[in-house]
Amino acid sequence: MKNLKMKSARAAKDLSQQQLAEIVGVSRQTINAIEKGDYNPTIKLCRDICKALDKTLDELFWDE
Amino acid sequence: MKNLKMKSARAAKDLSQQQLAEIVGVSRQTINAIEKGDYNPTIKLCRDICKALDKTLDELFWDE
DNA sequence: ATTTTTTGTAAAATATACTTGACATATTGT
DNA sequence: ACAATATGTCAAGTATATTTTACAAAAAAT
Repeated sequence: MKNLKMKSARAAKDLSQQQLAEIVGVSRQTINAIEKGDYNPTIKLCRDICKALDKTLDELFWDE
Repeated sequence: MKNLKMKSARAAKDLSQQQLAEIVGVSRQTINAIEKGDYNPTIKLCRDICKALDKTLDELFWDE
């Protein structure tokens, strides 16, 4: 399932997938795949993304 | 850094590393390594551990 | 309309999460 | 003291996260 919370948090910061990728130090495709949802990233990357977007793990990666 | 929050949440449920490993479907060594801290598990595994221990991602895997 | 940027997607290579098996030490129970 | 269970750790293998290169389509900007 798509990660729309992440997509919207990124939009709120006015960052492209490319820019976010550079900030957290991964490739653009990795960011794209995570937002697309068919992916299982590591917790470290999730944490880095959260920090870049000023969100917590629960806000971006917890459903329920 | 050791994940003491996870270790104590597991203790609160009176589960051994072995038992938790079986519940979430990974090896005992993986659980041990995560608690030891020198490890970077996937978000899916973190979520499964949280659910098994009735905690959220922020409670077990977010520092700061 | 046409550049420019952003996003979606794919295949092959590399890095690393996770497994299996095994052994040692610590802890708990009797 | 002894037996059983729990934890710590290592090395070699397998599965998969992530990279790189590349191309096409969508959206935004001029």
